[in-house]
Amino acid sequence: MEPAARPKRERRKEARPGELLEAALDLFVEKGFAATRVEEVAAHAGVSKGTLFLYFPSKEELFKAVVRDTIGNRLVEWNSEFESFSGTSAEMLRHAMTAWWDRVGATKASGITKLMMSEAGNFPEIAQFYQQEVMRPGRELIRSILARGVATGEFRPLNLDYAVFSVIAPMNFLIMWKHSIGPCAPDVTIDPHTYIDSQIDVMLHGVLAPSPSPAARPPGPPPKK
Amino acid sequence: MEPAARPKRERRKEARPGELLEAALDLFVEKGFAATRVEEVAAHAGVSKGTLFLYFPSKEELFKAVVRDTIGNRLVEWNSEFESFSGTSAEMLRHAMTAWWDRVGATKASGITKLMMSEAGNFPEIAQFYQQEVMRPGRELIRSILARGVATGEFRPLNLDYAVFSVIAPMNFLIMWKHSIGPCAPDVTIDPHTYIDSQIDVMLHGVLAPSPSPAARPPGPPPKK
Amino acid sequence: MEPAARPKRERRKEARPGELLEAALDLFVEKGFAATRVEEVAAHAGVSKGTLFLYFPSKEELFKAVVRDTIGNRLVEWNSEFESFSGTSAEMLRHAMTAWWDRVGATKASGITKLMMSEAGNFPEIAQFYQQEVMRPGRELIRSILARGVATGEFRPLNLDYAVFSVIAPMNFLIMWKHSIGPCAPDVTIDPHTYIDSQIDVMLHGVLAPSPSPAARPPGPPPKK
Amino acid sequence: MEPAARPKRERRKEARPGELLEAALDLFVEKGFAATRVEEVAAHAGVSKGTLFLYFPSKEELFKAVVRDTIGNRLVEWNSEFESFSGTSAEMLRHAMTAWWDRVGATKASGITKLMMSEAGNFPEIAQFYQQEVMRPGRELIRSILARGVATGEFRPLNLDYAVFSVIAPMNFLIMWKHSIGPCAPDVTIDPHTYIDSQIDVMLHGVLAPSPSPAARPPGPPPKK
DNA sequence: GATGAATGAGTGTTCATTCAT
DNA sequence: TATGAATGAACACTCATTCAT
Repeated sequence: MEPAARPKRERRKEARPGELLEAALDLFVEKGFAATRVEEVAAHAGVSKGTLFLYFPSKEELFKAVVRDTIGNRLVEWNSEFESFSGTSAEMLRHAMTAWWDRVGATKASGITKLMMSEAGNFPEIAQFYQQEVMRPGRELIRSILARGVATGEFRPLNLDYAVFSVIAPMNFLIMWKHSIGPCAPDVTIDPHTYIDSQIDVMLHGVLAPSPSPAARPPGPPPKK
Repeated sequence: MEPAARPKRERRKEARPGELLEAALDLFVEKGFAATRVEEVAAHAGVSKGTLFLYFPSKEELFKAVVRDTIGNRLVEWNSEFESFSGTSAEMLRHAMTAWWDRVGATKASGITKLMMSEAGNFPEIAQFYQQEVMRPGRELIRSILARGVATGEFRPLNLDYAVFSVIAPMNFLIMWKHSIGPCAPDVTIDPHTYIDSQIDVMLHGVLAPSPSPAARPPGPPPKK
Repeated sequence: MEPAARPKRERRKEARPGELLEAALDLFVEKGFAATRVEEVAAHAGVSKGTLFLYFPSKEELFKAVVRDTIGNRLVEWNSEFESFSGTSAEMLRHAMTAWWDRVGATKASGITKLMMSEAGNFPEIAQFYQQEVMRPGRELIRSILARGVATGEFRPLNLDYAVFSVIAPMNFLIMWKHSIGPCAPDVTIDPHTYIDSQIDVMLHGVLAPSPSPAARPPGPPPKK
Repeated sequence: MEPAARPKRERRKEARPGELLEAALDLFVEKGFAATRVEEVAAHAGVSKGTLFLYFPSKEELFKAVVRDTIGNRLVEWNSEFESFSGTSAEMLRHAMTAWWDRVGATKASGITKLMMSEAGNFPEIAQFYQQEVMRPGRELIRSILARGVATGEFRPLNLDYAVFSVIAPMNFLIMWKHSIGPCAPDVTIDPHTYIDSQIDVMLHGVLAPSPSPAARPPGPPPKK
């Protein structure tokens, strides 16, 4: 519960901003920007309120720093990893989703997504930054995988502008589940990897049964015309 | 200055709570619970701050009332509509998604979803209420449609516990897009019906091209050209 | 000591700003802008801290309002009073000084002068406003009286640009005495009217004894040359 | 960035307190006690915040030290200078005023006067100290000059308790002008020596024109033209 | 009922002061 | 001795809530 007790008046200049950012991320994600008190952030980082303002000039700048810091250093060599990928596009898709989950979704960094969903209206400029730095690269990576599959004939022709969301939406939902409603739904448990497997399975093969004969028809009146 | 100024918005007495709830929904969705001031809610409803407290004992109760009121009256005859549905399960799925969008997603009521995503941590009991009143029925409706399809052989066997999210996640994302990040992404436009069509299409048929030979393409570099 | 007790939650919208301005003037004069707490101002006006911010958006605006309000309504018909003055210019001078003392110097309004002396550096724009609204008119009134005296031959020729300060400086000092050091000098008491009489007397007649014979010389070696 | 950066201001150790006092005087005069931050004082003196507290136990003590230090060493041989003065009392007066201006008024030390005017209410004991150490000796010097003039018949009989202020008030005003409102009055320029000359001139000779007839001009409208 | 002036607990931010280095 | 990171009491300002009208 209590953050690890530390000796008073410890000098840890280098470590402080990181600790504060981490604490702020946790609390902003959990309670939202407005409902988080800076004193609480400071306490979680093991420092006093005044110390926070030594490193961040205001609560709002702290928020921006949290976003920038969390997403800033993760999206560098993301695309390059896939340029040299050898394997089917289906495998690329599965790899992209599972790897993203393991590296981002399962970590605290995923809280940023929840944060942006919650606070975009209050921080439009940060939301736009998030768009450009996170969503756009993600969308383009997915799109390039899908385009590769279509080009090789592995995938059927797709409206890529929209098909990308067949990958993005499930991952987004998984994160929102984790950070928002999931903890409040004791009757439903989502295992992330099972979830991802299921989503990929459906995305790849669809839910329709392979129709050897045109006879497969549901009960009830046949479709008109 | 102006003689005999009339109050800006003349209201029927009966309508007050409803207008307050509507205004509160708008503002809570846009700015979050904590960042919304009750005075603003009152102003949007055309009444004074004091009047709001005549109808709702506190800001928190107002929030709860917003959630309860908005979701309360929509889920009554939802399931019954599908019990008498005649048509393929694929059609049911499409109908469920488009109808839900038109009746809920495209309306202000969809803001509740965004609200719950943002505020679940601060209102766990309301989040649980939302779970039970909105998400569980929705999940069960989807599940029943999928189960019907599987039972008739129209759909292949599925892990229904997870397959439901292939429907829920895209709709959830569409709402979050609409209420959060969408307005901050001027370079991307999502047309809801095209989006839904694309999601259904992928969900039904998958992205894999129909394979002329039943052998799955082997791993390895895709064919050149 | 305590401000007159008033019933709680009294509604006195019209009276509040004036009461607050009066309290603020007192405290700003006594302690300076920075050392005065807004809560103290509110308490002296018999209201709570929040009420102050109902009428003034910030402490700084309260300060400006104090200055504007205190000097705004006093300098209107000042000059006109002297245009129709019949009497010697010496009498005008005496009247100007004593009247100003009775109407301004002896009242709380004189605190504004002390305030501006103390805070001019922190509120340059207000200081300039004070210059233009208070000091310049005062200087011009004095100058016009002196000019009249010179024109009629009652006064000898003077460098009016500087002679005005023979009137202004003593009055300024009297105010500073009253508001600053006077209360801390228990061994010196200045009676304002005696003080003004003395200042006028010296200013009119000088301190030199009328020299009937050129013999009046002080002891000691006579001046060289 | 810059290799081997030297501290900006290399200081002799001995000089520290003096530099702090000097910096403090400047800033206290400019902004007032409360609005001056100790860190700023330290920075102006080229040392760190902590160092200031090595020499002065608190901001308040720093203030007192500034006052004591600035006025402490100036009033020693002031009176003695005049005891051996040979010349008219008018010359003594002129000399006292101009010398005081050149030695004190025109220097930073004059800021103390402005400081005391502003802060007397917050530091009554210091104000009393200032009274006793600065104002009283000054008053007594002036008084002794005037008394000498009266005794020799050079000056006419005067109420010395008040006549002293005919010297003090103009000098006080000149200082307040210099440190407060003067910089905010771009349309008025006061040349100190011209100002002092004018004040002395008026003080000695008065403003009344020498009357050809010994009869005082009667009250009533001044002669036309 | 309806209003909006008044309240005061709560929060972001500052800054004199301390103290480990 | 000198530093400047850390502290926390203090203060400006906000806003949900109350209540006299």
